[in-house]
Amino acid sequence: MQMSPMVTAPRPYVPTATMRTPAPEAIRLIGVTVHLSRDQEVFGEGEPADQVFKVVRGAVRCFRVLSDGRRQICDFYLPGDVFGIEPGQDRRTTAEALTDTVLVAARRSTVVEDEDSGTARRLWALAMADLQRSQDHALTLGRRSANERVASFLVDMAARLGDVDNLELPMTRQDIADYLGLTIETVSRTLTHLQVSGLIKLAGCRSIHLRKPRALAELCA
Amino acid sequence: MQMSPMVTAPRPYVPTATMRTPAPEAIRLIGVTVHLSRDQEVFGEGEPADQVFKVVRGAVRCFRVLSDGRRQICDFYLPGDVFGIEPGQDRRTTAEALTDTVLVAARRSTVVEDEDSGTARRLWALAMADLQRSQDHALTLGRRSANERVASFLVDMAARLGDVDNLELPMTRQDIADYLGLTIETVSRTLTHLQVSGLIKLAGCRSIHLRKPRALAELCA
DNA sequence: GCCACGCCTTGATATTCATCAAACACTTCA
DNA sequence: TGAAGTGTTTGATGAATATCAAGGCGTGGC
Repeated sequence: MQMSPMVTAPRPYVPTATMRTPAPEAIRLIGVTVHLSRDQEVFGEGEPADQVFKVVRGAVRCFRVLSDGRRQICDFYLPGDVFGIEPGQDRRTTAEALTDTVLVAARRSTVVEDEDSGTARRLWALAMADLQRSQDHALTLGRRSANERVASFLVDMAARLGDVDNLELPMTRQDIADYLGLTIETVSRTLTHLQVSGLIKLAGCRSIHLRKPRALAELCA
Repeated sequence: MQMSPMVTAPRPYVPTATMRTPAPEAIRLIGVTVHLSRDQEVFGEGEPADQVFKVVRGAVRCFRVLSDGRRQICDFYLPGDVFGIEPGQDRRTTAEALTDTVLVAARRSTVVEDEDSGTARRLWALAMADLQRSQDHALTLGRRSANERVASFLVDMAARLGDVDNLELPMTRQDIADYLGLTIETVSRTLTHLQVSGLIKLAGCRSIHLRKPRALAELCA
């Protein structure tokens, strides 16, 4: 069984209002801007879920932890993504900043109770995007090999970061491992293997160049 | 890598109106009643998603298939459950009856476009239930051992079938395997092992008695 | 510029689970 | 009642991945 050494956040985040700001992109999120440093907690499992967030800069991981410390990262959120929509009243995951991160925080009630169909529909779309990604994730975790998982992770990240061939990953190997249901060693070995096969080029551990994106995509099965 | 022999549905389902009927339980679903026999398809991946369904009797599996036939069951739906809510316009999964099954089918637009907040809110709740279950599923697939997966499956099924200690499973071992990301042999061995440990009693392969539900729940981690 | 720390990679070995193969049970149908 | 078929269990073996253990690289602090 694999164990993930639990990373504890250095200090809990307190939503301090910096400034009121209009949302920069697709979804309208009126709220306060929040600055977080690396590994800082956005919210914790069990807390009341009264806010949603949009990533402006940086990145966030949402995860759950088993009683013995094994961690499963549900998803990463990148600039432009909205996260923090919960099925119920309380947080079912913990969210932490991967790097120094800027978020916009808005009261959940602002959007949920709003009967203005435009907003309600966008919120629906966001929740459904989470559902879709979660189902894709389950397929990967249940039925793909380590090679396929890593390849599909890279392809997915490339698409989300704007269809680039040069990835600047905001997360550590441990984060990737906990997202893909693998160990850090397996992730590392698999990346090395992909490099030896000529599919990618590692340039420092956070920077990955996709040399054969097409072949990589085919590897995902 | 594990292979799931693809089960092809014998005949596609055509939504024949049998009778208009009020929904029997919690969620209001006005639509036609549909009768399906074992392994019959409710809808297939790629089709337009214009209906949602409620299980009246029997059970349904929703799954996705990789290019080489590996199958991942996203979820099972039991009497009282509503399924078929999709993130987008088209079906991302295939749904099939596990046994002889009765469903109520309703046009999706009936509920989605309805600005009556009661209906909209219930639909939201249903979608969020799917999200929650999908995330739980990802945790299981990513970070639990075969033992833990089977134990949590049994505990979950017991809860959903009405907190009973005597399970009458509507699915085969292959279905369970494809849900838990295991092989049929591993599922079988694990169940045998649980029986030898005194936690469960197998009585015919579809019938399982939970002798120590508490211990079983602890096994899930 | 050097040291120290954290993260990453690599190697050796262990374990879990998949695969291959065969026998066994339950069901259906004659 | 018996035979065939389907699904399940069990056994033997192998492959994929985890675990344990070092060593290397990069980065930030002094």
